[in-house]
Amino acid sequence: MARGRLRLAYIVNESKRKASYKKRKNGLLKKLNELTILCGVDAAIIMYNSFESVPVIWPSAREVLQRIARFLSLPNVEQTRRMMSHESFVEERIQKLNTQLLKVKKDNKEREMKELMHKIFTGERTIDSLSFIDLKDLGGVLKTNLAKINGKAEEIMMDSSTLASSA
Amino acid sequence: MARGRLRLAYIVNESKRKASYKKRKNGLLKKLNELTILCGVDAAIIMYNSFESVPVIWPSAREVLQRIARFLSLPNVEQTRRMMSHESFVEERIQKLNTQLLKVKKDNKEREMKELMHKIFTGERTIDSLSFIDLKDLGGVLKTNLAKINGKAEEIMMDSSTLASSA
DNA sequence: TAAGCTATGGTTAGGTC
DNA sequence: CGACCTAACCATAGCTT
Repeated sequence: MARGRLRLAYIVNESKRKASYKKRKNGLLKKLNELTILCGVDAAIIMYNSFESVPVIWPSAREVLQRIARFLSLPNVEQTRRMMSHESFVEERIQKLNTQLLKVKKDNKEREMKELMHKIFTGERTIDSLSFIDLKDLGGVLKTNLAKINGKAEEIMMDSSTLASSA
Repeated sequence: MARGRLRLAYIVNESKRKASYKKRKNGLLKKLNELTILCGVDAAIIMYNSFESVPVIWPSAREVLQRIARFLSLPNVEQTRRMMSHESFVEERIQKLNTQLLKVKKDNKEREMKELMHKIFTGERTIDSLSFIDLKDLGGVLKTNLAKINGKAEEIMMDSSTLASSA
């Protein structure tokens, strides 16, 4: 994350991977600790890795086992129903990223259209030179802005009538 | 954590606690996902909370159970020996914070002493006005600086002798 | 190898709608 | 609520020592 964006892929260089692991393990346990304290959450984590012969178990094996037992005591169907699988987690992330992407694209389009409008006002471009798609998008932007302006106007009208009636 | 430092204590306000939980749960799972990919770590997490009827299980119940089974197959003594308990985690954190605290205190003392030295040079204070403790600390700072100066001097000597021999 | 620094990017509390 | 924003805080990759 620092100095250049994170590239989410296996770190091949062993010493770098180990260094990253140590830092991130600490960070993760810190965050987990914060979460349990701040939000009253019961949590348990196990981490196996090739660097430490000791698997990291948190908060303690006894408590972890208790939580597992609690889960295992549920009927099998419930176990399946009740869990957030890795797959659904990944799907959720993808969904979230797609939403972000859409938003960025929409923002870009809007910026583009504003620029176009500006050029038309300054005479740098004429409406005749626009493609059908651009015209449609531009129409959308104008419509949105008009709605905003109308909304604002109504607000002002309301304000002045309130003032008038209270006076 | 934003807008005001994190106060590590149970969030009493329910809606705030829930909001914090949702954000932090996402952040934690994202970090755990990153860790497993970046460092090739096998990890599993379970989180029970009062907001969701569904406990969060990651990456998937089957894999979590496999990892648990792997742990349970160890002899009892090994289970205890091999885990990083909550207590040792907390101790480690306290140790780390203490180290940081010591460093900050040391930095502060050093800054204070430098200021004192400056005042003595400018005549704003005299050596006679110092307490025994301050004199001792000031002596320490002077000694450290002297060592640095000597080190630097030696370096320069080495450099010039190298130059001389190579010329 | 490990410990410490710091520029950067990521996370999130509190706010708005 | 829940989705979104943004100021502040935090985590950490690449470095140096």
